[in-house]
Amino acid sequence: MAEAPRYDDSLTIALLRAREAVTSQFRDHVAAGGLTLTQWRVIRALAGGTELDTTTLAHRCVILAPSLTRIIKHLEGRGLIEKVPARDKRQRVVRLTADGEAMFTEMWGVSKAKYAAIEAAFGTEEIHNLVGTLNRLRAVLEDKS
Amino acid sequence: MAEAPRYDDSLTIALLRAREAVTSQFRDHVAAGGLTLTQWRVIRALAGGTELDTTTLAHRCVILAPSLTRIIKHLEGRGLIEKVPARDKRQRVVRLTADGEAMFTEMWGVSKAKYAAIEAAFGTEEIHNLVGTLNRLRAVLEDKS
DNA sequence: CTGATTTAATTCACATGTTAAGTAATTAAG
DNA sequence: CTTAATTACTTAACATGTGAATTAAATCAG
Repeated sequence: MAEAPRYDDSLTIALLRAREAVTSQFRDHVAAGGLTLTQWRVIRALAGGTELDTTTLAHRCVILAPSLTRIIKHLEGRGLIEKVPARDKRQRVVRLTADGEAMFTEMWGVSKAKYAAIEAAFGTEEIHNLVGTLNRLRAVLEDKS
Repeated sequence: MAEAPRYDDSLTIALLRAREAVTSQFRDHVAAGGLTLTQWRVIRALAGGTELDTTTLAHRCVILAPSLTRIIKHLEGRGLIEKVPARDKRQRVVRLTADGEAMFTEMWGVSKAKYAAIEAAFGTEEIHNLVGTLNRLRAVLEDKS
């Protein structure tokens, strides 16, 4: 009779729950702007005039290529991002439109405040340490592969 | 000109990446058994003769109800889980079939070993502390709501 | 006991995650 | 220069995430 450990002690479940707890702090605000959290990560990565190709953007936002293809199509249709001609014609380089920048600016203030509230509730230092730990864990596992 | 912090410093991104790094250690193994990671969480939650209703199961596995409905249908179709008559006829109570228990037992050994490898690579104590921190973070945020 | 409310699941619609296969452009080999 | 190999992205197919609406059963108010 195999015994699984209690689920609350599982790293994968703890990561899943913690992520849900954090992202849910932002979901309603972002949804009020007509965006999903995933779309918001893309907007945010491009904010400030940044031009990025799909591969880099996918990596920074932690979105798989097929998802990003759909998201770009969607956001382009809404007029929030636009293509930029690239030397390498295989690449799709995009940036925010003026509307996209406006959307970011409008939402970023509240988003920043919500992040600050999380830091206030849990501790700025603790958050910083947690992020460091998570990144170290990731580095260790990626080396292991 | 609004300035977003570097993405590597973002808690949400760190959680996303760390979770991906951890779950990717298990994905291939679970896939070899014809299961997704989400389906595996359900199997695991029911292992050892546990009978659970959909709501409890959804909460333990961190799966939303609509997803769980589909997964139960799928796993039931594969003969891995079965319904159990419940007093409250609104509830759907399920448990593993003999095949389901066998599937769990067959996969659990390797799964456990992979988890042990993660502990060995990052440190058992550090993993334990990390899980504790993640659960505290979650508790703080859920109170804040 | 009857109707209103609440609860447990399901269904629907759309967005994203995930893998595999396909397409077009670039680079490398000969 | 020409073809094979690589690269960047897209498409396809299916599983899951997510919120809203629906259905059925249990509970509650009167």
